[in-house]
Amino acid sequence: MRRYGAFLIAQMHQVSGRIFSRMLKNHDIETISPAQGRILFALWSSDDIPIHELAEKTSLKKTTLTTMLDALQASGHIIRVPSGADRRKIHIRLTDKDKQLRETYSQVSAAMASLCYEGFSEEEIELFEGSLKKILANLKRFESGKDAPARSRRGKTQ
Amino acid sequence: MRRYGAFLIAQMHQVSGRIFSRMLKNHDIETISPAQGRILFALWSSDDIPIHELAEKTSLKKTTLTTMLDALQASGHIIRVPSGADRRKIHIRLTDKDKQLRETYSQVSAAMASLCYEGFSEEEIELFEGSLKKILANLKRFESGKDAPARSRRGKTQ
DNA sequence: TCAGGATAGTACTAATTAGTACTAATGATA
DNA sequence: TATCATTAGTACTAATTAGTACTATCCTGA
Repeated sequence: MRRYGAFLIAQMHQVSGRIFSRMLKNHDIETISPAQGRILFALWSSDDIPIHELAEKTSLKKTTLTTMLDALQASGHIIRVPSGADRRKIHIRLTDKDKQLRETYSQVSAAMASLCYEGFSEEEIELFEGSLKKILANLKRFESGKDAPARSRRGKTQ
Repeated sequence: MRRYGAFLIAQMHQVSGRIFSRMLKNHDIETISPAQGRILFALWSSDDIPIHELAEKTSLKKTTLTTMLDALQASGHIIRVPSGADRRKIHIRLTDKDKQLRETYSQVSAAMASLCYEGFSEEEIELFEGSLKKILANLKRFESGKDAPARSRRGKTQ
């Protein structure tokens, strides 16, 4: 039985990224790209967190985030705040700047969603997103734990 | 009702890409990356096609393919053949080189699939992949036709 | 208390992807 | 049949992402 999962997902990611990017432009959001949007989106639900935690939430590697956060900081959307307790840690904090952004971004997200789910019943959507979450959990568990059968179990983060 | 679809899909793409890439390495496929693999995968089901058709099948833009095909040609996996009929067209044709590759690649794909779908019933998988295809179709229809309500309808390809 | 390992973050490089702008060839129509 | 839009493909640039290698800090146990 041949499965196409990863192949289809890669395609969806590409196409939806292109569309989303164009939609943002049409809403005069020139400053934010889809990739940056995803990072802000994660911050909107839990602000003021260290980078490695943001990496966990976005499934991006911390090296990726360093670059992206540089850009978001330069455009004034976030600031880096040293965490008093642990001097290695730096907290990422949203600024006032994206208060307006947030509203528009939600609208575009909603438009994206209704485009994706055209012809779906509520139930189908629930099922589908449930499966997505399950798969993502499978993948993350594998990646972090390496799903090692019994050996070592040191849980290397990177 | 808030939907997470695109956010989840982006994450899946990232994580699965990292895992897939590592799996390929573990199977001593150093020459082929996941992205190149997806292109070859598309060719395996329909060889000897022009670039714009390959773009359709992979959901990649033709500019992307130009670059990727350069690499695949350099490593000897494909050749570019002028299409006699229309002198603008160039057909992409597989070489003998990936006869062996194909076997290993299928194994890795299968491993990926069973990892993704761990804990799924056959029925759930069918449903899920069905939904994926439906969403992808929605997105592609929108992107190519621009889903324009009634106006012009010129169907710009790019 | 201090030595070794783990953790937080960054710099640098490379791969993947798309957009803009181009050339060459084809087709449609006036 | 001359013109003009369309189509096929490419060059160049820029954004996103991750890997490797590094520094600084923290924690643990001998």
